[in-house]
Amino acid sequence: MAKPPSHPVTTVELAARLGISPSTVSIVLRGQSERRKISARTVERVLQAARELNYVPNQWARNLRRQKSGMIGVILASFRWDWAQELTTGMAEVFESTGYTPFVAVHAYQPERARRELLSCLQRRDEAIIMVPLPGLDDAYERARAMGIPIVFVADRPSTLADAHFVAWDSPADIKLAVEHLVQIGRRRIGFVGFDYPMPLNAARYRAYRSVLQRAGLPIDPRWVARGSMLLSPEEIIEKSIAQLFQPGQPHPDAIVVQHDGLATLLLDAIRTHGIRVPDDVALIGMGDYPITRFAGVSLSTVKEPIAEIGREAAKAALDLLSHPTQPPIQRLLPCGELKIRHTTVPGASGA
Amino acid sequence: MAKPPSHPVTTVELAARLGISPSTVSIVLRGQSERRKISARTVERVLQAARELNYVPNQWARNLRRQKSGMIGVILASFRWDWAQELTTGMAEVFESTGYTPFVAVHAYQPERARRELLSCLQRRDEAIIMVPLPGLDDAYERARAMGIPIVFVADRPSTLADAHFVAWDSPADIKLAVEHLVQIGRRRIGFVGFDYPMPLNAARYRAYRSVLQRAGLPIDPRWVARGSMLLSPEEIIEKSIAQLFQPGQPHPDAIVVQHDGLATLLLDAIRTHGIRVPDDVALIGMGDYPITRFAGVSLSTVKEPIAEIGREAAKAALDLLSHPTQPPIQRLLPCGELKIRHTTVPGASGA
DNA sequence: TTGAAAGCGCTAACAT
DNA sequence: ATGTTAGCGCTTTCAA
Repeated sequence: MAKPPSHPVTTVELAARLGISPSTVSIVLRGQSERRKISARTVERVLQAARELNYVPNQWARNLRRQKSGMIGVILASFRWDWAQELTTGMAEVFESTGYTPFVAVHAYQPERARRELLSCLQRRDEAIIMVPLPGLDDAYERARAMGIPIVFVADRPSTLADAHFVAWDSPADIKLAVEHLVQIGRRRIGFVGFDYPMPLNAARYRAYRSVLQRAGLPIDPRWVARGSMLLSPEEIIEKSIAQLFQPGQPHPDAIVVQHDGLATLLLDAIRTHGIRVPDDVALIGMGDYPITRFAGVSLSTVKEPIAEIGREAAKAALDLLSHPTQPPIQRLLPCGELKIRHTTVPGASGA
Repeated sequence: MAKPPSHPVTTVELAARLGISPSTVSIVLRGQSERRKISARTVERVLQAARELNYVPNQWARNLRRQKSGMIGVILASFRWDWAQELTTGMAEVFESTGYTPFVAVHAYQPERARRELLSCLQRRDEAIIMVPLPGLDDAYERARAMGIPIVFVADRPSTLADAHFVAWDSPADIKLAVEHLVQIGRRRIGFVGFDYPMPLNAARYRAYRSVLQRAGLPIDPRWVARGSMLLSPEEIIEKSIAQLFQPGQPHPDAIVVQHDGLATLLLDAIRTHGIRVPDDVALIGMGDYPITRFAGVSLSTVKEPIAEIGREAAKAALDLLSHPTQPPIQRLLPCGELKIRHTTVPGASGA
């Protein structure tokens, strides 16, 4: 067992040991020996020594000198419900061949934490940032902009920045599919459960829900709309929603659209626990088509969110902004349009 | 809207602008002004200028100079099934107050990717690494050791390193609980579905499974044991397992223990799709108590894995190794002992 | 109470 | 085909 040396080997040490200059070592170690015509013998000696002494290049020094980090900061909301899994898989496909490395962190819906993570990205001089926005971080966004570090927002975008770059699912269009499905299966008291925060897509989703009801001539009862603060945990939101939507002695909704499948599965579970039958008493439709929804025991109706594609497109947008820093805002709203009818709305549904 | 400057502001520029020396600026910006007795006026001017010019310290330069990064590399298998969510939440609790930042990446069970991520940690001079081990990476582990960067393995440990640091759940002890439960509810043809890879805990789990059967005088039929390569996707493993365990015309197991709840939920779903009743035809018990198992529609019996605690303890171990680099191996096997009896083994179970 | 100077490890322009 | 040199941005003595 080799005993750990006091410190990792440097190019200077390698050079000294071989009696050559550090630059030659640097050239060889970066694979430039061909272009710079380093003799085969020297190349061999350098590689040999590097292997023997376990040389590992120092990224800080390299970044400092080259004035670029090759890192892309990625700040997500959480690792729950496999959303991060699908998104990062999509991103990885794009980044793989580019030499850029994503650096993933989560803000857990806490503004302070998000601000801290964002600052970390800036301090590390990440070349671009991909993030799930949170309200109240305008100062932090502004700092990034002032440093010339582009931010690509995913899932939604800050309502305060009209020219923000973003890649998101056109969920307002697809929530229409969801609500129309509920109307079509004969539901008339259609409720809404979700988050309440001031961002364009979130607002648009709620508007879309209302507009479908309006056009269908169905009532929009505030008692059937439960929108909780993002600062609450999903569990808390569900608890409050249940308390509000199913007040004893009050007519409860006969169908509910839920902001995303994570919430929807929690709601489904809570509803069943309360002895309310799904879909007999109340039909349930989520959004996202998260993996969990497909399980036979869950079989949650939903609309598909192209998560991996959002990841790919966000990654592409980031790369694009790196090669063309000054360009009009990249604002992509990905359509999807895949309604997944399962047991929580139609008992016998195939669930594809 | 401020136009982005060509490059971020440096301490030298700040100093030049204020007509003072960079060292004074540095002292103030690191909050050392008290100790170093910088005049209140100077302090104020520096902070003011930093704010105005949007100064953000350059982490590379700082790290390079101080010879420490404050970063802990974390390499997990994937972001699926909320395992990463719980683990990183546990770690964050410990790291929060320390100034260390975890840097999360995943290897997706691909040795090449794991090697690459590990090398990234070394190049970044992460001060410690916490990782889910993968077989065949001994060379990479050795490089870390040679550089004096401690690795804390989680979930299992490389069988080749007797003195590796690790924090894991004592799953072999708890798989006994699972199998004994199956025996107790009268099952006699108890199968096993999991991964096949050469690591101590994985081997011990399988041995524990066998030993319970042996002691109960039950048969151990190789046709009922399906252990797939880690290189296969969970979906592939399940597909192969089903094909093997439920061969037409052959007696199939009447109960199955599954390596972890992610696999188990997939298996549960596949089994139901094949028209096999759970638990009537076959009982199912997983391991981990992942969030998904608790849903009414899934209600998977399982044994609890203290994931957040593994995260906390691994983080503590890493910090411990940073303050006391030379010490006997930290090898923690966390007991848990919580059997969760739900519907996939006992139809009426409460499922707590 | 502040400044000058050196240097962390690496790279790239410019010499030879 | 290889070496010299300067410097990326910051921190830390040491000196004033």
